[in-house]
Amino acid sequence: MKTSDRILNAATIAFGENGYDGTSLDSLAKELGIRKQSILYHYPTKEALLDAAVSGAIEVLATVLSDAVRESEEGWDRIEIMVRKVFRLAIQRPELLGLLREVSRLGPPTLTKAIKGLDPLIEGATDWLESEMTIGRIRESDPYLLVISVYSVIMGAATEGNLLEAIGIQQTPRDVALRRKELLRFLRSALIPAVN
Amino acid sequence: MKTSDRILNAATIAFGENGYDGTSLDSLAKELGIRKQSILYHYPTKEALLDAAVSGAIEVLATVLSDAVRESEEGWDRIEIMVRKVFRLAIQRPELLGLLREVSRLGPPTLTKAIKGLDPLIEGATDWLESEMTIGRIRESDPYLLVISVYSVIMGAATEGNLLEAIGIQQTPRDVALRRKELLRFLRSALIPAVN
DNA sequence: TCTACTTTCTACCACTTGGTAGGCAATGCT
DNA sequence: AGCATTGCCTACCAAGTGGTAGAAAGTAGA
Repeated sequence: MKTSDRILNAATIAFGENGYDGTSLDSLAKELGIRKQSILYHYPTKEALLDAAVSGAIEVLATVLSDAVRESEEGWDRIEIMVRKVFRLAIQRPELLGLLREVSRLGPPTLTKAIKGLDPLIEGATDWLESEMTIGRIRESDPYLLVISVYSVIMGAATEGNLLEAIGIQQTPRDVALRRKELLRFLRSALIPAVN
Repeated sequence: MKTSDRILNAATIAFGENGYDGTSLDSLAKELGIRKQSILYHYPTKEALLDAAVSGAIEVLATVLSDAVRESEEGWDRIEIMVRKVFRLAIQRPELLGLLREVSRLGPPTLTKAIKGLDPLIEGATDWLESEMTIGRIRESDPYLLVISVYSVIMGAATEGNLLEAIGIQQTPRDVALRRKELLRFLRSALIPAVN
């Protein structure tokens, strides 16, 4: 793999798990078996490296979500597939969602740029929810706020691995599947209108 | 106010907003108009200061929640009062929830200690949910996982202030109230069995 | 007033931080 | 071959890190 890509991967993991301030270029370099100056050759500053990592994470997330949209039917089915795919992402590459959470804590200017990449996703989701609501397949409510709520639940469920572990909740694939199922039930009863 | 308390307050805010690694004892001291060595007199290490801040935050949260339990009726009413109180806390002292989130990212050993303080709350909530489920006031599901889900939603809604601001969602009291209302509706339809 | 204690300070230290300057080998183009 | 470019390196630096040692200043009781 190209050195610049190896750096980007390691940085994404490190930033996502230890935070931006908790990650030093030296430790990153040591992990990669290179010198810090080689990192600074490919990415002129630490912040540039962060920006690149964030862009990459958003791109992956966007791909996963648009895949979900393409492969899914309308209505609840689509939400279910999305949740499954995001969970799979959270298991296979937890650092990506961790990084996005870190960015939201860091605030501007990184967050501002990140939002620019995320905005189309949010807008798409909002529009879709709105249309589903008018059809009546999804319970009426403010779609904007709904997106945020659903985002919080998924993000929380997907990134609170440390917390769950500390509480004593197992993290085997089977347990994760159970949590996902529970989350889906939770979302489903919140979103689907009662059948009268 | 006693100096040690002033330090603790400032530290809680700083750790919650900028993270543990993003906060230096020097900057903290400067903010307080004292020298770093005065901080280290009251709290022998930076980690000791973090522990104290976390204990404090958990204590406040525990008080708020147990107040909610005392003031509330059973059933949905209790959940609603809890959410309202946690939201008020999130508005008045956002650093507290921010700090708890930071702790869950830092992992052991701080997280382990934090959980010890949080555990009774979780257990109490789980037991209560279980009994409500058997009565039929709350939809049947795994109470443990449900607590985690609800925790994620509230935590997300309460701490994603930066994110919402960046997206362009207003943060006036009225808007926050709207979000809270939406969240309650979300929770309500997820938790309350359909009236047949 | 003397003494003991608490609190805050100055001075310092070893170490780490992100970043600069410039060398040196490999690569590919003319 | 000559030459520019790419990629990684050593050497270095100013600023900042958490923490130690110990002096100075206040405070309270005898």
